[in-house]
Amino acid sequence: MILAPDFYQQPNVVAIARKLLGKVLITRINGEVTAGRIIETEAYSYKERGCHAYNNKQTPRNEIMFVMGGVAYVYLCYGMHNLFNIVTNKTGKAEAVLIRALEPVAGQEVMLARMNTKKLNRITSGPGKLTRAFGIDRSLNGISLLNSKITLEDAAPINSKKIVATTRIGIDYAGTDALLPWRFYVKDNEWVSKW
DNA sequence: TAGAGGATTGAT
DNA sequence: TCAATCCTCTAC
Repeated sequence: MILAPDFYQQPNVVAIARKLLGKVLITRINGEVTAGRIIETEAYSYKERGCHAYNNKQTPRNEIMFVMGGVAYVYLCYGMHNLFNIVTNKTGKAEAVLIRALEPVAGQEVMLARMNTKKLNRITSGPGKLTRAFGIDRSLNGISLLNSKITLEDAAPINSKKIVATTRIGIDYAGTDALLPWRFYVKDNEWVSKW
């Protein structure tokens, strides 16, 4: 069952980031289907410095964060990696959840071809890698997650004992906001990013 | 319009 | 530890 719009439109992006663990992301790009369970997420809000939309700063790049929750925010990072976020909350409340790691469920051979490798090992363990494996790029920025190209399927929640909350990665410039425990991952799962 | 830097990754 | 690589934002 596809996650309903009201799931994304809740006001607490941190709670959504936690609930997204275990859900299944499905992409259908150029007729090729890939699917994966969400293993790792990070929450971002206009209220804190780690966010592109901090202090409600709106730019051409991040304007999609300001629309109604339930769409994709895809942007280029470090000149070479597409990062995939799920926009949450209501119009004007810029919040989003970065998807950092997936566990492949279907379409593994498509992923291997896209990654130009033969080993399934850790090919979706990281925000830049999973977008490549799933065929997500900036042309999908702003697309609805109810659209057939990208959808999210509901699934049983992860046991709360298996969920680890910790600090986000790569946002040292955010000062004390970098210390917020807004990164969530499934404990002991081999697909979590980094080592 | 120039310059700095980034929600990363993989090789050294 | 460091380079790859290019888009975005800020300041001039």
